[in-house]
Amino acid sequence: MAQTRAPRADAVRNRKKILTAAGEQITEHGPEVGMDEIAAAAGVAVGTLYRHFPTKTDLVAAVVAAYVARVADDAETALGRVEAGARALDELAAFLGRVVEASVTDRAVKAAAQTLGAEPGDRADEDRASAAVAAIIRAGQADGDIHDDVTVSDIYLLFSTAPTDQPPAARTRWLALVMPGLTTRAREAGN
Amino acid sequence: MAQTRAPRADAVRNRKKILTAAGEQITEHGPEVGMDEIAAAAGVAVGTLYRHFPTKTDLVAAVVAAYVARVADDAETALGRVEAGARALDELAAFLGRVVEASVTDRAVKAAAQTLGAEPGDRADEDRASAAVAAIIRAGQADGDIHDDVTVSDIYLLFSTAPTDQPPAARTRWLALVMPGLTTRAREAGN
DNA sequence: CTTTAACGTGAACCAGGGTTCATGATGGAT
DNA sequence: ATCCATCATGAACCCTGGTTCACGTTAAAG
Repeated sequence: MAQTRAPRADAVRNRKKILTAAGEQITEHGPEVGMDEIAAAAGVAVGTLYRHFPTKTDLVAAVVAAYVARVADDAETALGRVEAGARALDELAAFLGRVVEASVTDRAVKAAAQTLGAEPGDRADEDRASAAVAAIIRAGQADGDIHDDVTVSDIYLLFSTAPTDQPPAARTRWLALVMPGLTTRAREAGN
Repeated sequence: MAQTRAPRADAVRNRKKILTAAGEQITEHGPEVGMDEIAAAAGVAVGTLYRHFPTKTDLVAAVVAAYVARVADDAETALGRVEAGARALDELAAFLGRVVEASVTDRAVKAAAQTLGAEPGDRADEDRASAAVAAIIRAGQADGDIHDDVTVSDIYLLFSTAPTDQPPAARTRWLALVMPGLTTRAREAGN
């Protein structure tokens, strides 16, 4: 196959700036930010956006992919702690808490992706995340902390609905309300 | 004040048709349905939409208001049953189940409302619903079935995020996962 | 240093969809 | 039966926002 020349240094730099700016802008002003605004935030012209991403959908998809990769890393790290002896239920709760927090930075992006019909270009990261979460769940079930019928799709189901447009206190509360559905014991009164 | 003449019969008829069609269309094809399509579904011209609702936002707001009114009625009926001796927790669960079901017919509308910044024209219905739900919760707490710190805003928090884009089985599962957060006892294994 | 392919620029283009308005139809009061 | 205010119609308008493209720039190979 033909040797394609290595990409120019400034192109790489711009691509990063665009991805970052797109994430921030979409998070801040919702999915309906104009390409113009994203370009401005990245300190770049509109045309440059289109050089790197043929379509707005593709740009959003790329942003989502980056987010999914981060989540996958997080999940695998959490799994590592479990394997090192940490309590699975605690790790799961902490992980989910982080997801909810991060999803504030994310919900809008996801919504945009859905609206635009963007497909995750990289299924691999999704699988990584699923595998890690599944392992944590199994560990928790072995401990007798997590309900036996809980699956990864339950997690997805629950957290695809995290209230990202709510203030932090509400998000915390939400997590506290949702967790008992996963565990074998009812929640404590004060929690 | 000046006596405004009573509205014409066909105007009333059309207003109803529009409201119905708008609800259906938005539910079916998402919030981004064109005014043209709504008009077509209602068997009416676009201009007629604008005679009754000065703006798309207003139309959506009206649809939302109608939905809220229905929910309020439902909540009050449920409260009635509780006062007649029904178990509060059961009524709450059933009510929430209905809300989730109905929200399939609604989520899109709500999203549209949010997107367009539509304000609920009628706060009264919202208050009716809140009051009824609050009363049911109190009854359930008196029974010892519902956790003491549960409030109406918890219900909102949880159900403003119901997974409406999921298949029925998933919605049922979701409800089962969420309910334990409200009750004093962990869920049964088989449920 | 020269050359060139990759890259950046931004004004202009275009489609989709909300909104308007001049015109014609109609319900209801006299 | 007549009249008119209310209502319905839908083609045209306009604005927003994604997308393109002809031209100027620049990083890197030789």
